[in-house]
Order: sequence, then C-alpha cells, then structure tokens
Amino acid sequence: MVAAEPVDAVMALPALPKRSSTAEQAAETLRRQIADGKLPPGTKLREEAVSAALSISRNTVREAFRLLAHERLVEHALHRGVYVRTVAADDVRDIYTTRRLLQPLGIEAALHDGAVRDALDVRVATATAAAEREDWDAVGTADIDFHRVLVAACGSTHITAMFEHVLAELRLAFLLMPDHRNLHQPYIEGNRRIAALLGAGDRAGALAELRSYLDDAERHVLGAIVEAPSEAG
Amino acid sequence: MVAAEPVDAVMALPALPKRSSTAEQAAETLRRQIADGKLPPGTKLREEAVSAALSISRNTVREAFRLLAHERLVEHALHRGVYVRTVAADDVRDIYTTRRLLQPLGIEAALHDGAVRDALDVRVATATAAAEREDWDAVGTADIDFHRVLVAACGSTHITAMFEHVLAELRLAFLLMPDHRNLHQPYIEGNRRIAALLGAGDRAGALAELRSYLDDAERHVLGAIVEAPSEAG
DNA sequence: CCATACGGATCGTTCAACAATCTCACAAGA
DNA sequence: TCTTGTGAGATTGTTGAACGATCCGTATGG
Repeated sequence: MVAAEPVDAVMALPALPKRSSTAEQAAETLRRQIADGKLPPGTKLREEAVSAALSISRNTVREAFRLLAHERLVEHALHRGVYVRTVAADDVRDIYTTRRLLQPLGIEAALHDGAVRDALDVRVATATAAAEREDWDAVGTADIDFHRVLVAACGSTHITAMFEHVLAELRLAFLLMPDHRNLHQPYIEGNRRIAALLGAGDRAGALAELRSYLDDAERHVLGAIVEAPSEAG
Repeated sequence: MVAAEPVDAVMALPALPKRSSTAEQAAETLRRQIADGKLPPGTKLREEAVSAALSISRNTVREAFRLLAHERLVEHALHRGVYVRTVAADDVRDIYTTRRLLQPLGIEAALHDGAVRDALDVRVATATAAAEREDWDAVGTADIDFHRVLVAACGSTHITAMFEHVLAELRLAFLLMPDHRNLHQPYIEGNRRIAALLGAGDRAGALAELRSYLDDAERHVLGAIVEAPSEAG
C-alpha cells in the first residue's frame, strides 16, 4: 500500500517567503509598535485609522485585533474599541505570584541539566557585556531571557508558552515605568548569583536568591507603577 | 480639582444581560458541539457551511474561528481551512508533563488552606454520588473539577487560566477514546485518597498519590489513543 | 509509473453599506 | 448645583457580494 517514501532531500527551505496571513502580519506590526512604546498603554486603536495606516481592510484589522486581544496586549471592549493594555498594580502582583510559583520548578530542572546551566551562564555573560557598553536594551533582553530559559527548562510546552505571555505582560508594565531603560541593570548580579549557586548544586541557596530577586523586582515595579498611573482619575 | 468621591452604594448588579458579540456566541456554539463530540476531532469546518448553519456572515465565522484557534480547539491551516483538533500522543505526554509540574503546587497550597481541602472533599463526594447513580458524565465533571480546584488553589490567575486550556485539550483527547463515558470512574478512589492525605497533613503521601494518579491516567489515555488514531497513516 | 497542467472548490481579502451602540455636549428638571 | 434625559455624530458590529490566491483531485502526457 504505502510505498517507501522518497524522503525529499529538500527539507529546510532557506526562507519560505510569507507563510502568514495579512492579519498576522498586521498583528506583528502592531505588536512591535506596542513593545517599542510607540503605542503607549491606554492608546485607543481605531479600526479606520489602523486600516488606513497599514493599507489593509477594516475586516482584516479586526482579525489582527482578535489575535492581539488573546495575547492580552490589547483590551477589546464591545462597541467601544480596542486599547493598548494598561497593566495595573494587581496585574503586576499576579505576575510575580505566578513567577514565584513557576520559576522554582525551573531551578529544579536546571539542577539536573548542565545544558540549561550553561545556557543561563551565557545569558549572564551577555548581560554583563551589554552593561559594559551601556546597551540597556540588550541588558533587559538578556535579563528576561535568563528567566525564560529557566522556565523553559521545565520541559512543558504549556508552561513555556504561558510564561511567554507573562513576560509580554511584564514588558507592558515596564513601559509605564519612568526609568525603564536601565531597569534591569541591578538584577544582573542576582542572576549571576543564581547561576553560580546552581553550578554549585546549592538548591536552597538558588531558591532563596531567586525569591529575593523576584521580591525585589516586584517591589521595584510596583513602586514605579503606582506613582505614575497612565492618567489620574 | 478632584473632589471627595461619593462612592456609590450600588456595587453589585445582579446580572448584566448578555454582552457578547455574534462571533463570541458562534464560538461558544461550536465549542459546545466539539465538547459534546458532535464535531469529532479531524472534522473540517467550512466557512460557508458554518455561516449557513448559524445564519451569520462568513466574516463573522472567521472571527469565531480565530477565537477557537487561539484556544487550540481547532487548527487553522492557511488556505486549507480549520479542523477540529486531533490531539496526538505527544500532546497527551505534554499535558501530563505539565500536570506533574503544576499540580504539586496545588498540593502545597491545599496543605495551607482548609477551604481548598473542603472544596476538594465536596468534589470527591459529588463524584461518588454520581457514580452511585451511574451518571458517568457527572463523574467525569467532578473528577476534572477536583484537579481544577487543586490548581486554582495556587492563587495564580495565569496558572489557573493555563490549566483550563490544558484540561480543554485533555477533553479533546478523551473524545478519541472508545470508552470515554466511564473513563473517570477508576480515579474517584485516587482523588479520595489524595483528599484524605491532605486532610491528615501528609504532604509526601499526597504528592505520591497524585503522582500515581497522573501516571496511571497518562498510561490509560495513551493506551487508548495510540490504538485508535483518527485515521491510519 | 511519474510529472505536469487544468479546473473546481475553498480560503483570504477587500469594499460598501447599514444597524447597533457608545460618547459627548447640551438642555430640562429637581 | 447636581442629576437626568435627549439628540447628533462617531465608531464599532455585521452583512453580502465580489475577486484574486491557493489548494486539491483529476486528467493528460511522457
């Protein structure tokens, strides 16, 4: 019945041109604009305006909005439009509650997996180098990446995907902070200590250091957010 | 500028009618049909057909599809349509990997929270009563609910929401099993033991029992799924 | 037997229109 | 002054038709 499959040699097409719908491209564009702070939290996205700006139809804009809404990057209010999400203090607390639960699982995994520990070391080195040349964007990326790797070490695609959303939400919170450029700089040292303790096989130490990192960061973000809500009301 | 706020006494409106778009209602309809097995895994959902069946426009159907696709209840293949998702063995393994990581966190929370333990006891009682009268649907609901409550005890909205998706995916897997009616019956006893151990404050025992439950369930589902894939390759 | 070309079916996207709902300013009333 | 309608204008929600793009199965040719 089933003949031996030819197993085409051509496996990795270098760059399959545009394997994504217009709506997905539009969503990606908006996603980037939001991440870059060009569309600050609270901004209203009018269908007509976006439609014109991206030269796509209003229907396609709506599909893009659905995608972003499910990522919780924007909020969709029926008949009232979509707004770039503004994360509140409660949201931040939720984020750190989640991280305090999730990341210890990553610590556990890292203790059993040298490759993960190596990957963490790389992130620390990258962050250090970036700080050296005062590239704060890169510092932030490396800091976040450190924790992304840690959670991914659990080996659960669901948890990894969910954590990605958590980090996206956290990035939104960072946008609200006045000094979000060098926000991460103080935390490089914390990451380095965690990595070192993991290397030494010190579970309790690593967990304690992680806890300290998260508590500090939460305080930091909360402090900056409550004093600068998008608009007093 | 900002006068003392009156703080209206009217806080809890009993039930604001039904604020949901047509697309969301359509999604809900399809969601239910899928959960009930009326749209078995692998079924192709043609836009035109759904549009006609629900008497809504094709554009609105597409919005509904986007919603379901993000819940991973359906798969959207560009230019090829949407299909009711077929979960594979790997997906099932992913689900149980996730549960083995997540649910111990719930055990920990339950040990510190009597209300959670009570809620778990209620689920066990409900499942037992349902089994008594051979209402296997109710047994399944109570079984799943037991674990939902356990995870919700963590107090993380992100984790709770994510686990909801995991359970939805698991329900899809159940649909593929030949005997999914009384599937849960063997596990009532396991839940009862977990609840009892929690009541006794036996952390290690509860964790071991949970682990045993998950390992058994995974074997069970995997065994039933591999022998009945939607269509042989 | 394999490759290619064709045609129908379905999806992706656009457009224009209308209905439903919200927002806001303004007027009426307590 | 504060609250409560009221209406116009703006924006969203939904529809239906249209057309190009893409996929799939079949027929055709080597």
